[in-house]
Amino acid sequence: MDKHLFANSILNWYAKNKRDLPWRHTKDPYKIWLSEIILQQTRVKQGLPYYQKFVEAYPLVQDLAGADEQNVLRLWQGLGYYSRARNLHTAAKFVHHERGGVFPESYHELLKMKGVGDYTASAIASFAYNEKVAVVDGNVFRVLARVFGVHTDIASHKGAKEFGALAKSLLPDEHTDAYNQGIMEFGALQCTPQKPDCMYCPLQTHCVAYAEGKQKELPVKIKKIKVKNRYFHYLLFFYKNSGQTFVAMKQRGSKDIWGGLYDFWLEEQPKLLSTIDLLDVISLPQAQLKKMVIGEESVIYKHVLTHQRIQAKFHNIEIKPAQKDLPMFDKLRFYEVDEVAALPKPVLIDNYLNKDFF
DNA sequence: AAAACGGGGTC
DNA sequence: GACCCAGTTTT
Repeated sequence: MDKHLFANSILNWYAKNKRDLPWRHTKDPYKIWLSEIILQQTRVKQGLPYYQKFVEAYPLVQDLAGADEQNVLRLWQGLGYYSRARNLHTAAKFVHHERGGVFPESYHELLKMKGVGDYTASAIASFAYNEKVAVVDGNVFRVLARVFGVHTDIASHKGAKEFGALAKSLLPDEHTDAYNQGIMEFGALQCTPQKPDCMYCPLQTHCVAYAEGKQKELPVKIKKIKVKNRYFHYLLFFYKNSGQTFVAMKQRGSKDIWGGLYDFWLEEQPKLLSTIDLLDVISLPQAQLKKMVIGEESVIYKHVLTHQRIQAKFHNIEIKPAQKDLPMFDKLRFYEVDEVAALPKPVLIDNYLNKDFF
């Protein structure tokens, strides 16, 4: 299929069908970067409110650079892949402190920002600076695989190289920014993963997948996700003092899920345990435990992630105010209820707090 | 080259 | 339940 015909079809389709999205009304590389990071592995509908919140809270890259990580993560809460938020903050500080607030202005410079990979660098370079680079995201993989009948696994390095080269070869000489936006939008709205709208597709007569009835087979994506079952037992140590309630929480490390977010005392076990069995298995100072009031266990919370199926039980354990300084609480801090609300927390934790605890 | 990393929408 | 989303980083 002719290169110019393909690009013109995309451009014409895009002019007629594009959605009105806020980041399409700006050339500010900072805002475009914000939108791109938010939209990684995230649907527009889910990311849109977060984009609004971030632009409002941090209108300039300097504002984001000067923010506390905790506030950045709190604003990101619920979006998932929290390393994106931490990297976003790191990159903002990089731009502010190492580059004097001057945003990177080319594909290669953009690539130096934490959290900015090949796709995102291309997208910002194209949309903000009109650099002649091709974007290859999940939509582009799909559109190219179908229209040109490419069966290479898109999850492989070979696939990345092949599709990257194909995308580059198709790039028009003019309006590459609109073209890049267009091919992604085309994938998102017309050439959808399931039930693509081939009946009214401008590329129908040129599409290999349509001709061969292989829309469902393409793109080829060989992936083996093995889902891990995990069993979380959360202990919510709390005390009351002069009408206020304080809860013990800790910040999670960056090795596991929910890096940087706050949760409670966590006992992970190979299976779900009753309260009795749990207290038997874990190494809590029995003498201290006897002075505490172990509440009833919660219902089982099921939390499904892409690679994990978590089942969680929560136990409220009321302690005396004086016990908060016990060595066993070294790794935790007691937060007043209003402070807890301001902490970034996994959705699972937030759900529990809102439904069962308060 | 493969694994890890969230949460929500759709069929 | 399976798929997948404007992917990147770590192992």
